[in-house]
Amino acid sequence: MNIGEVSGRSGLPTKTIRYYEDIGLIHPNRSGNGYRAFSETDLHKLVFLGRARALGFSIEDCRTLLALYEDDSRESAQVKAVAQGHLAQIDAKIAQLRSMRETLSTLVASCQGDNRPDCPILRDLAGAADDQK
Amino acid sequence: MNIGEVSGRSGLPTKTIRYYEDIGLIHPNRSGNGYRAFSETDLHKLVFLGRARALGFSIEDCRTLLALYEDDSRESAQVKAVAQGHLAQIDAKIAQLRSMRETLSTLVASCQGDNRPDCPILRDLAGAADDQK
DNA sequence: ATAGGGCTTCCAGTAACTGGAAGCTCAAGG
DNA sequence: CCTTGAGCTTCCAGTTACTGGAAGCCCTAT
Repeated sequence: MNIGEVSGRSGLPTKTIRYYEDIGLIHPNRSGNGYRAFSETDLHKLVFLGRARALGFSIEDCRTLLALYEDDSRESAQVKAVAQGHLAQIDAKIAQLRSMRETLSTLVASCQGDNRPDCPILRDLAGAADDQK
Repeated sequence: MNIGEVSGRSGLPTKTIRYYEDIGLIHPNRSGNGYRAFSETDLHKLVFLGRARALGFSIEDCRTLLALYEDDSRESAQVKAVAQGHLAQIDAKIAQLRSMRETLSTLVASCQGDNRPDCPILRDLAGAADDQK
């Protein structure tokens, strides 16, 4: 399989696939003409990577997960630990965004949004202390 | 004021302050010795930037907001539009994270996390199709 | 022979800093 | 007066995970 076909089947851009090879996530063979020659196994790994990335795992997490995937003597606890760590980070991120969202939506609601210069949003940014008026 | 004092008063690292000057967000004067000489106005701008960044606005949004802040003839509608745009992005991000969180927490819950190799998380990553068994 | 599309590599840029190196300035102590 | 150390300066590189673009080879069809 050439890179174009693998790209179509995995849903990953060719650029990304080459990048994954660069950083050592996959190791496709080469044909005589210098083209990458992907095996079904390579394709499966790319699909795996695509799914893991879609769930927000970092590349380094993906590297770990892929190694575990290929290690028949892995313990599922190792996989679970990685996933739980990532889940905790997602929760932290969500909490942070919710906090921002709350402040921001309050500010947006308090702004008239008309042609006058007075704006509670700017007032808040200029100094949280100046709450009122 | 030297950069150290401004850093302390604004809560921003000196590195960040220099970076903000590099990209043209602030324009502090220079003393005879080559040190940056910050005015109270510079400090206020930095506090403004720190708050805006804390709310997740991009640097480019910050640039826009700062310009509006300094423009006495601004219309609050302009500010509100920027804030609403950002709010929409935050909502999109939260939705994405929640979706990831849901999938991931289901997977984590289904994994025994023991010393055996069998793992539903890896099974899912390897191909969403292989749901059961 | 030539045109095109796919493949190759390599370089640069993205967002917003952060760390580190080399070197100048300033205030205090001996 | 000299030294020491903190604080300041600039510049370069690295971070994350790609993405775009340039220059050029390969293969197939006309």
